[in-house]
Amino acid sequence: MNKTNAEIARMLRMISYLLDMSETKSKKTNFKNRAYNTAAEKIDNLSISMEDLYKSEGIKGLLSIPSIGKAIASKIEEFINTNEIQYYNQLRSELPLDIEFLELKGIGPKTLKSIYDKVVIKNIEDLEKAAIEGKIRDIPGFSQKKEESILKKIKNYKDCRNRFPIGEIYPFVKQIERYLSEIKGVKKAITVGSFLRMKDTIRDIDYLVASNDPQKVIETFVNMSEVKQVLGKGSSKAFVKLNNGMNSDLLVVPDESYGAALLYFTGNKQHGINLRKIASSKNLKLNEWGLYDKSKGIKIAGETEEEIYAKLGLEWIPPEMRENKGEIELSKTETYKIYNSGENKISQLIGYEDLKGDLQVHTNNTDGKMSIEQMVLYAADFGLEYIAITDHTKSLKIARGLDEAQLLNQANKISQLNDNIKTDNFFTDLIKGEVRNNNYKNLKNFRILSSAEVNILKDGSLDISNNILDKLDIVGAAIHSSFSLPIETQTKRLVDTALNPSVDIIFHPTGRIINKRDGYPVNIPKLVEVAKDTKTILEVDAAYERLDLKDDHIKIAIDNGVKIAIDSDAHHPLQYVFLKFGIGQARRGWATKKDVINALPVQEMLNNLKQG
DNA sequence: GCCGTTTTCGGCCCGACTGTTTTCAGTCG
Repeated sequence: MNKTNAEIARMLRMISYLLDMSETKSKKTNFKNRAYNTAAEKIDNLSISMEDLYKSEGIKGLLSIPSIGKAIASKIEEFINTNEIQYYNQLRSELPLDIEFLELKGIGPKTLKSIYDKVVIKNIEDLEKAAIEGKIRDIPGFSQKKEESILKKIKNYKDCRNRFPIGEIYPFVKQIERYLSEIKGVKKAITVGSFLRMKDTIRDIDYLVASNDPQKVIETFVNMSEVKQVLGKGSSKAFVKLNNGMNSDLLVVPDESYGAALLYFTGNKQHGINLRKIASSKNLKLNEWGLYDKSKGIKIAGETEEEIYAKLGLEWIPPEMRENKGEIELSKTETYKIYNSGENKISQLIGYEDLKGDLQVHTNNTDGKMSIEQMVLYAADFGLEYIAITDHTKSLKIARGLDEAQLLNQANKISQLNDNIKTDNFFTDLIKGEVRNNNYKNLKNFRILSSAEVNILKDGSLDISNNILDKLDIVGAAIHSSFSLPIETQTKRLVDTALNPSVDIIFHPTGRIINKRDGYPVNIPKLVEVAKDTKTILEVDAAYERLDLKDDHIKIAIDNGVKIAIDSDAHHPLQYVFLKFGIGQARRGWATKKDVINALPVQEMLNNLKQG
C-alpha cells in the first residue's frame, strides 16, 4: 500500500505508452493516450499526496485535480485500493513490455512497436541483445545506422545516474556557463531549465546563449573538453553527454528572441504549455522565437520575458515559481493589482540577499571543522549579522556531542566573545592571513547566539533538560536516529518536540539525504498544525544534500502561518554558500520575506521566538 | 480521455532534430 504520486504517475504514463503502441491510426486513441500522459504530468507536479487526498475526500478529491476525469480517477482509486489497474493489465497482456521502456530516451512507442512486431522482446536487455545480433537492421523502416543509434541510446540509459543534487553540480555548471559567455560574439549566456528554477535535483543541464553566430557557439560547445559524446546538433540547438554522465542541451538565438527563448527553455513544461494556450486564446502564437500576432502575422514581443508576460496579461513570474502550481492565476494582472495593495506573493518573495542571520552553524567543538571565532569571522565576511552556534548534544556520540557542562561552558564563552567583539583589536590575531575583504567593519555589531542542535530521543524526549536549554539564546532540535519507526511514532516525536516550550526550531524536519535515504516518514500537515499552535519554527536546512523541508512542505508550512528558518548547517565556513540553495527552495515554496524568521534583524528575531 | 467567459461537441502547444521520408513521422523538451 501507500502509493506515491510518482508511482501513480508512472502507471498512467505506461498506460499512455501502451495505448500509443497499439493505436490504430484513429485520432481518438491518439488523444486518449495524451490525456493519460497529461494526467501523469499533473500528478508528478502536485504538492499533495494523491493517496492522502483520496483517503480524506474520496474520489471527489481526485476529480478536483485538473486533467483528471472520471475514467482516470477510478483507475487511480483502483490502484490505491488493489495495487493493480485491470485496464493496465489488459493492455500489458497484449503487449507484455517492461515499464522500464518509459525511461529509454529516444526510443518511443512507435519505434518499439515496429521492432516488437518482428522480434520478440520484453525488456531493454532483450532489445540490446537483438540489436547486437543485428536482428533489427532488416526490419522495414530500420537500417544499420538506426540499429547503432538504438545501442547508443541503451548505453546512455544505463550510464545515466538519475538526478544530481543542485549544489553538487553548481560550480561545474557555472564554469561551463562562463566559458560560453566568453565566446566571441556572445551577448548573453545563462543556465536555464530546472537549474534556473532551483529544483533540489537536476537531471539535464540546459544552456541558452544569445548570439548572431549560432554555428560558432554550437561548434565551441560540442568541442568542450567536458563533452563525452555529441548526441545531436543543428543550426540552433545541440545536445551532448558530459563527462559526469549528465546530458546537456544548448539553444542559441538572436538577441531579439532572448526573452522568448528564456521563457521556453526555463520551463517547466506545463507552465510553458499554459502560456502558449493563453497566447492562443488571445489570437497570438508563442514559441521560442517570440510572441506573434496571428492575424497580422507580425512579432509583437520576444526580447524580454517581462514584455511577453505583459502582453499575455501577466506579471513577470520568478523561475522558481514556474511549476504550474497556480502561479499563472496569481500573476494575472487583475489579481495582482488586488493583492498588490498589500500582500502579493510574487513581489514579496524572499530574495537571495535577504537573510540577516544563520541559525544552524557547527564548530570544531563537535563535528565542525573550525572554531567559533573563525565561523564568526567568515559569517561576517559573508555579509551575515548573526549566527547561532548549534553544536550537537551528548547522545549523538558519533559527533562527540556536548554534555550539559560543556554546553553551558560554550554559552559562557559566547557571551564573552560578544563583549569582546566590540573592542577594536579582539580579532586581530585571527584575522591575520585570513582577511578576504573589508566586511570586518561589520564585526563590531555582529551577534553570536548560544544554541545547540539538541538530539531528539526515540521516545520524543530530549537528551538535555529544559532548565539547561533555557540558558541558551535559541534552541534547535533534530532527529538523528531510529529512522525506521512508523509514521505515527515519528510524527509524535516531532510533535512532542514542538510542544516543548524550550525548543524554538525543529531542524531538518524529515531527515532526508538526497540520493542516499528518503528520510523518516512524517505527517507534515499534523506537524505544521502543532508548529502553528506552539509558535515553533520549522527549518529549511540549506545543505544541498538535505534541502529539508523541501519546497512542497515549505508551502504547506507558510500557507498555515508557520515561520521558517533558512540555515546553512555549515560545518565549514565555505558552506555558508549553501544558504543560496535554501533560499531557492523557500522561493519554490512561495515563502515571502515575512515568513522567514532569520530575515529579521537579531533582536526582532529573538523577540519573535516562543519565549521572546 | 478531458475540458468549457464560443460549455455536452469538437477541439486538444509548438518547433528543432533525426533518419533516408524527397514531404514526413517519431521523439524530445
